[in-house]
Amino acid sequence: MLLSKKFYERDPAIVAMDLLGCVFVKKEKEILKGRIVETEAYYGLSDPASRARKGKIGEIMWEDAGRAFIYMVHGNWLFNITTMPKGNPSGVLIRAVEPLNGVSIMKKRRKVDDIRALTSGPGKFTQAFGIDKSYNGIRIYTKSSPIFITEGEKKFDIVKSKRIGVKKDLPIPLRFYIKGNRFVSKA
DNA sequence: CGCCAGATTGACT
DNA sequence: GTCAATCTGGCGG
Repeated sequence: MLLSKKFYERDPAIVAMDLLGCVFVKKEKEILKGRIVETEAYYGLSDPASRARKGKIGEIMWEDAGRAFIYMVHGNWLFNITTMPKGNPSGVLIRAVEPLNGVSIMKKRRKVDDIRALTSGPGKFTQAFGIDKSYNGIRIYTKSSPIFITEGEKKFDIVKSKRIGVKKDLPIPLRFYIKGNRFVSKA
């Protein structure tokens, strides 16, 4: 089942948890698929780590739910999905996936053979899937989109932790990952 | 216009 | 464990 716009119109922490186990799909010559194993939630003005008021690129966070919000940091593209109805800046960062389809393409793009190194981090994931700024702002809740997400199996435990690499973090756990999954960026 | 931060990665001691 | 390279946007740190 395709995840609808309504799915994303909720609190980013809820969406982040529900996205675990779902399947990220990108349509190219070959279909790329990855099971989402690690996410992080970001809020708007109340979140010191948020990009919501960082000028032009942050404007996407103020849009309606279910849009790609792509931001570069340290030379890496990071892929987010906007959450909450329009006017409530927030989003979910995809930090890691487990490769399911198109592994040979991912290996070529990442220039590594080790499958564990393919998508086990937010910058690695976007590189393997060929995601960059050109996808910023697109709606990902229709099958006609080059990127969309479908439901997956939910048989696993969820671990919560503080966000990774965030200098000014909130005092609550906003990172979620599948317990024991080897594609999570850090245990 | 130059400097610097930042939700990272990979190479190296 | 440490550290430098990487890109973009914001600000005058």
